[in-house]
Amino acid sequence: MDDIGDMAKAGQAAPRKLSRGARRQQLIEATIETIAARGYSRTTLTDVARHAGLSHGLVNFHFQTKEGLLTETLKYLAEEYRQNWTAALEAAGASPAEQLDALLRSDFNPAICTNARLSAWCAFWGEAQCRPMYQDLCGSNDDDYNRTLEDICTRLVAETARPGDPVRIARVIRITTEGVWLDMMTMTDAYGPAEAMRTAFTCAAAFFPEHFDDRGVLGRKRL
Amino acid sequence: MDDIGDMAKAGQAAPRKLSRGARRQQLIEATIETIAARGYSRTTLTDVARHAGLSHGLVNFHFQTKEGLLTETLKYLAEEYRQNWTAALEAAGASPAEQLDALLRSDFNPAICTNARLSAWCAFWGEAQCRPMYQDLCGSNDDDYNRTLEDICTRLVAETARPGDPVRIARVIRITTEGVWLDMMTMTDAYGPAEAMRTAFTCAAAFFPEHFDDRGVLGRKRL
DNA sequence: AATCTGAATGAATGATCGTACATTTAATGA
DNA sequence: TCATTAAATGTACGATCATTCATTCAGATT
Repeated sequence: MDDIGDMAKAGQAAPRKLSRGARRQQLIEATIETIAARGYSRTTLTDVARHAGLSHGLVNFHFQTKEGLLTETLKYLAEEYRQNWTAALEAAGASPAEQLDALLRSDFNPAICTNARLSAWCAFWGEAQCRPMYQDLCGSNDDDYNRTLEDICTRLVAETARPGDPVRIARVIRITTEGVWLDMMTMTDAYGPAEAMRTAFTCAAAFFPEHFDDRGVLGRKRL
Repeated sequence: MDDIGDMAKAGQAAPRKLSRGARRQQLIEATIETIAARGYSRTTLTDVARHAGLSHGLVNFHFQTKEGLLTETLKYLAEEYRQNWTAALEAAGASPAEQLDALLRSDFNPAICTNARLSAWCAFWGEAQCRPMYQDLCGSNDDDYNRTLEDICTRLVAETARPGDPVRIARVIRITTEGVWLDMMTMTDAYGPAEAMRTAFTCAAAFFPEHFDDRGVLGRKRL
């Protein structure tokens, strides 16, 4: 990830001419904003270009077709999401409880979990059912994520005395996170990220009360 | 609801001329199928008309504009959903556990929970973030449903010794249902309605193990 | 039967939008 | 300084599609 997305840096104006990668990233960010603002079906290349402050011909120059731009945007979001949770997991401790805590927190990382990004995800989700390419890239099909979560749940279940199907538990936990995102988008009187995270932890605590309460993993400093 | 949706009744052909209500319903059903098959953004009036075996001019005759057709379709789905859960609730017993059981089962009623309908819901959801009209009609904003579910959870929590926030619990349960629907749509190797319902009950059992297991409410005949 | 009403058709229209491309502009290197 | 290369622009074209409307047609009314 060439992270050069700092063109609005105060002081000197953005360069008229930019490297291929930087311009692509700028256009992708503009696409996310446009989808969030106007919806997928009403997003036009002119809109995207206007958001980026560029001419609409440039979009085709960098992405050949509109479909190309949209696909690349979804790939960008998927990769970003993946980077986010893998990094969080690496930084976490060895115990499954700490790892689940880290994973859930990473899902509400303010860098990832912005209004525009959630809206865009939501829009792609809506289109995914009839587009195999989108379907593969949408969250529920991130095999690594699912396997990791199932593995953590398996280890957590083993630490409790009670029986429980780790696959179903992992599914409920994943789904709860996705659902809380949807709420933040579609509910008219939505709650904020703090309440969202508490809801996710409420779910984790229901399955693993020995390890969690609605603030996160037990036995940690609280803010 | 004038329920005249039986035009494909074998034997005599469908009447060339139909009452206003019946034709509208037929076109709405065709819209649901079209959205499911081609996605929201690629749905055209010609597609819809072709699905219904009618001319595309007729759509405007009955619904003035394309937006009108789509809005009416969403209203139709919302009303259908509402009818479904309220009927299920009325038929249920008085105890909160039986009522939650009935509510969850109604969400997977095969009449409501078809592939086409789930796809259509999903598509509207994706567009809802930037359309207040859609936003109001989408599931998470059904105040009656939310209040009912919260009320049931409050009574269930009262029956257990443990503490617990009924609002958050109700939210997790609602979200799990929605999430399972999404899975059935967007996952490449999706599971069926049976496993979906079990997942929903797994969630209910996590909060109310005295009342539920992953097959539903306890103390009932099983199939 | 004749008339009337409103449903249904499909060709014509006009607007929107993606794509192509000729032209302009900026940076790089000789 | 000039030449070369790549980025960026904006006009023009063509396709798609929602909408309109004159016309046709079926059923009801008299």
